[in-house]
Amino acid sequence: MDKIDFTNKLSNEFYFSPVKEVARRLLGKILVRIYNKELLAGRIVEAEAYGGPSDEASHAYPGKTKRNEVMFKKGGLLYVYFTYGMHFCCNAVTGPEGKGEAVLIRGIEPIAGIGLMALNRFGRMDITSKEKINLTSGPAKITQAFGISRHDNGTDLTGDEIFILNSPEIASKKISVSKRIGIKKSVDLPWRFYINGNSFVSK
DNA sequence: ATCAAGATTACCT
DNA sequence: GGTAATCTTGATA
Repeated sequence: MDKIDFTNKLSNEFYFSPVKEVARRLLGKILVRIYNKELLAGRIVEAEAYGGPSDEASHAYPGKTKRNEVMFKKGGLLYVYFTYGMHFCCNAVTGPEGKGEAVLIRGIEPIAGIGLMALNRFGRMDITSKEKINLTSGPAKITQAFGISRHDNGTDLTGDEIFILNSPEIASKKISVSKRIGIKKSVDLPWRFYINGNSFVSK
């Protein structure tokens, strides 16, 4: 494991590329959260691009609403949504204000604060290796492990509470592209990106 | 006011 | 493989 450079936060500029490009480039980057003054961190290994109102599968499809308004703000904000009556999922908003694009973070490999993540997920800090894989291998698992909920919707990712650290780009031969998961419209678009063979890619 | 669907997960056979 | 859990949202009236 490479040493983490906490001074190397992604700047606002990073989030202003086209949403698919940001989704691909987020692979390997480090999501960090300061939670009750404790450090939680993990490497992003799976992400999906969601477009603006022209993408039928996107929350932005109906246009700007109270639920999705953060998607329509400037890139570099955190969009958190509630779904299925019990789960939260988190996204990085991309593009200029009004575009409505975001990247759903679907898989993370834990780096720091694993005990606290386990406490958030399973209510105890001691876990088996099998349970460790289950900590953050899915979008709603990530928010539970990181303690992210509706209160974090709209958080600035260039701030000091929840942010993403830069990391060397992942070689394209180590990245796979596929259809997005769990959607019923525009199902064939290849807008999901993940690191080949990583255990924390969602199943 | 009412209703159907949902960018999921855990647990069952 | 299948499905219950659980509640907010956006659409329609």
